[in-house]
Formats: sequence, C-alpha cells, structure tokens
Amino acid sequence: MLYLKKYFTEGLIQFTILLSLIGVRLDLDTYLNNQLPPLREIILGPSSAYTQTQFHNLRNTLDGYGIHPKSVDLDHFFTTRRLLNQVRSLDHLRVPSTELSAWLVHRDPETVVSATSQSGPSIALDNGGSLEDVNNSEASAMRGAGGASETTYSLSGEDSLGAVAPEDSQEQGERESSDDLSKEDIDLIDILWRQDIDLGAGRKVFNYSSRQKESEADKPNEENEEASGREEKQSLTHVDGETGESIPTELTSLGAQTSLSLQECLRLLEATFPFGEEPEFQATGSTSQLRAPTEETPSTSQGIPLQAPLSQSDTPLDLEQQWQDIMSIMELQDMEVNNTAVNVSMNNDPNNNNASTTDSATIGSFGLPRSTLINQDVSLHQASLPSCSQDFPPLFNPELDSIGVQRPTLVRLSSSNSSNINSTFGATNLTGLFLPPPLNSTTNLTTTPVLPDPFSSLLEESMLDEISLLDLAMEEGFSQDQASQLEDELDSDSGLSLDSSHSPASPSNSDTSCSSAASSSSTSATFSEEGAVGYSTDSEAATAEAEEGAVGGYQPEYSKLCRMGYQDPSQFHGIPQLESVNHNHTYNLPLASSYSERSQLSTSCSKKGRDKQMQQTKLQPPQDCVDRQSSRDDRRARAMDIPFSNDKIINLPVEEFNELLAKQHLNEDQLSLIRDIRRRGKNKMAAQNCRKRKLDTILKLEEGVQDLQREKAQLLKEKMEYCKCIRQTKQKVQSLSQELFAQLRDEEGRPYSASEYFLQYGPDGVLLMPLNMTTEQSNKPDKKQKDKKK
DNA sequence: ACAGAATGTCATGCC
DNA sequence: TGGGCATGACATTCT
Repeated sequence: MLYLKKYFTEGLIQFTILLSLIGVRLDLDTYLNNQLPPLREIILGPSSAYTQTQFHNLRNTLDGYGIHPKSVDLDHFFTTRRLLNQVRSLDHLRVPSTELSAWLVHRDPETVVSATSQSGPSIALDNGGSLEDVNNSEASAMRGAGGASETTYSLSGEDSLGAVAPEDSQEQGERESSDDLSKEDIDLIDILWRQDIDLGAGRKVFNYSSRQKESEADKPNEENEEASGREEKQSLTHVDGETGESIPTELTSLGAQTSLSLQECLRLLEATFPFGEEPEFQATGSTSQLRAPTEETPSTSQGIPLQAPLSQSDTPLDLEQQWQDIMSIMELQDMEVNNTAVNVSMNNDPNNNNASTTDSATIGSFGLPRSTLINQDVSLHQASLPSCSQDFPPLFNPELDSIGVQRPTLVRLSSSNSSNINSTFGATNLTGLFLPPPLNSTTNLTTTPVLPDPFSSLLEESMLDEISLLDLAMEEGFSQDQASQLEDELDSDSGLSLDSSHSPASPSNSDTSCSSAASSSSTSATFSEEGAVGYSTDSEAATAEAEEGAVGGYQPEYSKLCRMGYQDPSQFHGIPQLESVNHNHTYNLPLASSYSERSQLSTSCSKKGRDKQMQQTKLQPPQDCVDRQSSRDDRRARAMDIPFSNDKIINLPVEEFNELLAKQHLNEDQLSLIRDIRRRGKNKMAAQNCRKRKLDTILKLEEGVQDLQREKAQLLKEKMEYCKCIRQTKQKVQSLSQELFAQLRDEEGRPYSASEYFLQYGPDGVLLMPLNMTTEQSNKPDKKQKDKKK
C-alpha cells in the first residue's frame, strides 16, 4: 500500500505538471516551429549522433513531462522491462530501455520498491487494477490527465530497474516469447485506445501507433522522420483537438511513440540481433537503439516531439531526471557498458571531433557556459563512466581510432558481462552533456578517479609540444638568439651567411683585369700586374694561372687593394674577386709605363715615403711623385741604368733571362741588382700567392664552420622532432594503458585496482600483472593477456 | 701619433 | 747546385 500511495502522490504531482504544460502549449508550438529547425541544425547535425541526442532529450523530457498515461508506452514499457530481463538473462546485453526506467529511481528513492511493481502505480492511479493490467493503468492515466500517470509508470519501471530482482519476480508471469509479447502488447494498446476514444482522444493516433507496431517491417517513414516531423506534429495536434486536450494529446502521442520505439527496439534486440554485435548499435550507441525503433515505426512524429523536449530540456526537472538517469545507469550498469561507450565514440564516424564539438554545441544551446559545459561533460563522464576515463582521448585522437575496432575484443576479455549494446552508454554520455553544473558536482561525489578532459588533454598536448621544444632548446644550451637562429635556419634553406665576396672564384681573372689596367707593357694578359709579371711569360703564365686559380679566395678589400692607386677602380666593377692582387709592384713595370700611370692615377704622395724613396733611390725631389710611386727596385734599376724593365727581369724564363743578360754587357752591380730584382719580384709574387692561399684557406675553414653549424642545427632539429615524437608516443601509450586498465574487469566485473595491478607490455601482448609480482613471475596463469592494440 | 691592415722584403726550407 | 716556390718574420706603407 505504501507503494501505491507513493505512486499516487507522484501521479498527482505529475498531473499538475501536465496541467501547467497545457497552459503553455501554444508557446511551445511556436517555439517548436520557430526555433526547432535551428536548434536541430545546431544540436543534431547530420550525423547519427544527432538523432541520438535528440531522442535522448526527448526521452528525458517525455519522462519528466509528458509521457501520457494513455500511451501504450506503459504497457510496452513493461514489456520492455520483461524483455530487458530476458536480455539480461543472456548476460551479454544491456538494454537501453533499462536506462529509461532507471531515471526516476533516484528521484524517488522510496519507490525503490517499486520494483515490485509496475502494477503498483497502475493500481493506484487506476483504482487498483491488477498490477499486470497495464491497460487499465494506462487508461486511468489517460483519464487522470495522463502525463502524470505515465510518468509514474516510468518511475515504477525505473524503480524496478533499480531493483532488478523484484522486478523480475513480479514480471515472470508476463514473460513470454518476444513475438507473443508484441501481439499481446498490441491488444493491450487497442484496449487503451478504445478507452481513450471514449475519453475523447482521437483514434487516429492510436491506430497510427498501433499500425506502427503492426507494421514494424514497414520503414517508409524512417527517413522521413525528421522531414515529416512537423506534419506528424500537426496530426498530433489535430488529435488533440478531438480530445479537447491539445497538449496532453501530443504528449501522449509522444509517449506512445517513445514507448513503441523502445519496445520495438527491445524486440529488435532480442529477435533480430544476436545481442552481440549489431553494428548499428555499436555505431550509434544508445541513441541509435532508441532511434532505430522509432525509425522503423512509421508513425511517429518523433521529430517534433523530440524537439519539443529539447527546447524544454532546460527545466530543472529534466536535468534532474537526467541526472538520475545517469546515476541509475551507473548503478545498474557497470564499466562494461562504459566500454561500449568507447565503441560508440570510436564509431561515431570520422567526425569524432565533430561529435564532441557537437556535444558541446548542444550544451551551449542550452545556455550553459562553454567552459562549464566542457567541465560538465567531463564530470558527467566521470560520474557515469568511471571506468571510461580514457574514452575521450580516443575520441579526439585520430590515431587511437584504429584501436576502437579492437576494443570490443578487449572488453570481452576484460569482462564476460560486457554487452555490445552501447546504447546505454551512449545515452549516458548524452545525458551527461545536458546535466547542469550543480548536478555534476553531485555527480563527482560518486565518481572515482578524475578523468582527463579531452579538450584539456588536447590543449595540454599541443602546449607540451611547444614547451618541450623550448625546454629542449634550453637543454641544448641554446640561447634565445640561437633558438631564433635555429628557427630561421630551419625555415630557410640558405642558412649560410657567408659573404659572397668570399667566393674563391677566379682570382686569376681579377688579377688579369687589374693587371691589364696596371701595366700596359705586361706580356701576359693573365697576370700582368707588376708582382705577377714574372708569370707573364708563356711557360710561366700557365703556371701562374693554375696556381692562382687554385688559390682562389684571396680578397683583400678593394680600398686596400687599390690603395696604391695604380688600377682604375672602375675596372673592378665591384666584383669582389677582382679586388685581389691590386698591389703596387711598380718595380716590375717598365719605367715609362710606370711613370705614366703613376702620374695619372696616383694621388697620394706620402712625404715620408717620398723621403725614404728619395733617400733610397737618391733621386731628386723634383722628379715628383712619379719617383715616389715607383718601387725601390724600379728606382734602383733606373739609378743603375738597367736596360731591361723589371717586368722582363722578373718574368722572363731563366734561359731567356740568362740570354738577355749574356747579350748585355753589365757590370757586377748591375747584374747583382737585376738578380735581386728578379728574386724579390718572384718572392713578392710568391708572398702574394702565399697570402692568397692563406686567406683562401681561412675562408674555406670559415665555410666549413658554417656548414658544420648548419649541419648541427639540422641535427638538433631532428633531435627535437624525435624527442617530440617520443614524448607524444609515451603520452599515447600512457593514455592507452590507462584506458585499457580502466576497462579491465575481474571475474566479478569489478575494475582492477591500480594499486594492485599494472599493465606490462611484452612481445606477446599486454599482461595484467599484480604489482607485487615480479616480472619473472609474469608468465603465471593468473595474469591476463591482452591483444596488442597496435 | 698610433693601431692595424696591407704589402714588401728577407730568411729559410723544400723541391 | 741553382732556381723556384712556400712561408714565417719583419719592415714598410697606408689608412
């Protein structure tokens, strides 16, 4: 009797709620018409997840507000429960409907007993009809204004779910084959419809719904479900008109539809599916379950009804119910279901991220702060899916998606009770999305370990990457500048900052140009400069060229090279290579040419040098700067009246030089001077070449240093990338390990304690090892071996 | 006047 | 052995 009282009281409360809803009805329609489409688009989206969410919300709202007692849902609900029990007996299936019934369990802790009866409520409302006579109860509900009574039923059902055992015992009589049950349900529904008609309710709806049942095979409306939503709504409204109760009617219809869908779903589960692996189920999750039936049922206007609840889902009652739903789910369904959730998330098509986004968006549509929403999601997730702490990571991690396929296997390994029906799980997730923060806080009370927020994890990872790079750079002893430099080098292929002027290209050419300008009398175009005059001879010219070509990078600064003023700067054309070897070796030049050019080009006459030169050459000051510009050997040669040019003296081959000397009758001093001039000249050129080579060597070394630095930078970059990759891999492995561990269940379906067990990876796969067990003992039978994920 | 670079010269060693 | 080259060291020159 206590139960009856409770149910009755509750029925009254719900009835009141329905009345209030009636008053709002018009607004509701408007709201639906105007805002549903956008909401739909925002919340639902194109994916199956959309339907899930919608249906879920609908279900919630229906439970809270509006499953009309008239609806056959009640009857079907009981059937559903019965089916559920059967399914449970199969020990590998979790029926989503269970969740539905569970919603109100917590809401009315007292009614826990309810399990004892679904009939209880019916009796209370309906004048104590037999508990099993759902029809009567429903009829009474109709009379009473329906929604309340229906809700009561649902409550009872939930209660029953909460206490499965009693429920089972009471419903044993009702248990029959699924086929029989369906027929029976139809009959009951017809009875209810008749009663409703008597009450003024339109027969259309009932017939329609009944038709739905009868024509489960017909699926014409499946796809039209959304499109026809409004039409259906209209029809529903029309029915309401008949009854005179517009809203109730609609609600009733909704409830009926929902119930039908649930029943059908159950039937489908039992009859059609082996309860193991219906792809659609796994793919769509709980919602898919719910949705599938609805689609099959031609009738209904799920679209609209669903939407209506969505719009109203903000109400505390819905939230509370959702919360209760989650709680009940948590109680009723273990981690196994959670595992299925993973599948759901994994199977949510390639748009896992989108799915998550959609969820958040949906939440946002309900006016909840986004941040809160996310947290909410997390907390809910934790609350409802304590063992699924790692569900989201795969959801967001594309790499983990591949794992999802194998998850079912893992689940099976972990627990024999695992069910392939993920609907419950999915529903849980969805429900969680809509839970308000306060509820979440309470949720956390029941949660186990804190689960990582998927978004935060993503951000964390990305941030870690950046930070790690910096850390790595710091570890390498890189300063900011070096780091930035590294960045630049990494970005640009031309990391070499060497001055192009350092290029060792064709020094001989430069020499040539310079020399040609410097000495008109030089016999060799390749090396006519005074210092190089010696190479101007045929035999030596080639040698000189080759030698200088090998030297290559000698590049004194232009100003310095030309400071002697013999060469016309314009001839260098700014070519760095040409700047080499511009020294004034006038002593090699013929006096005439030397003098002439000096007079033209030389502008600077150092008094000191002039004096020195004058002293050395003993020339008279009046001979001006020409003498000053001349080299000492030139002056000496002039002073000694040497008949040859220094150029010839220096550059002639030994044989020719000797012949030349032999032809000329020179005294000892002259011969000595000529030999010294030749020696010094050659030594001068040798010195220049030597310096060139030295400079070239330096430049090459510098270039080598640059190359090494560049190579170092590249290696460092690679190292950083590898470190990053390793770090990411470690994180993934860790997350996967946690996820896997969280999904593991012992024989009793309980999760393993992280303080007692750990996962060990080996060539044969993943092993669950006790912490106190050493690696050596790892081969003992008690450990469980898992398939490798990857 | 001085520093520093460029250049020239010498001495030396080597081929 | 002498010529030539390379190079270090020093001196000179120049800026």
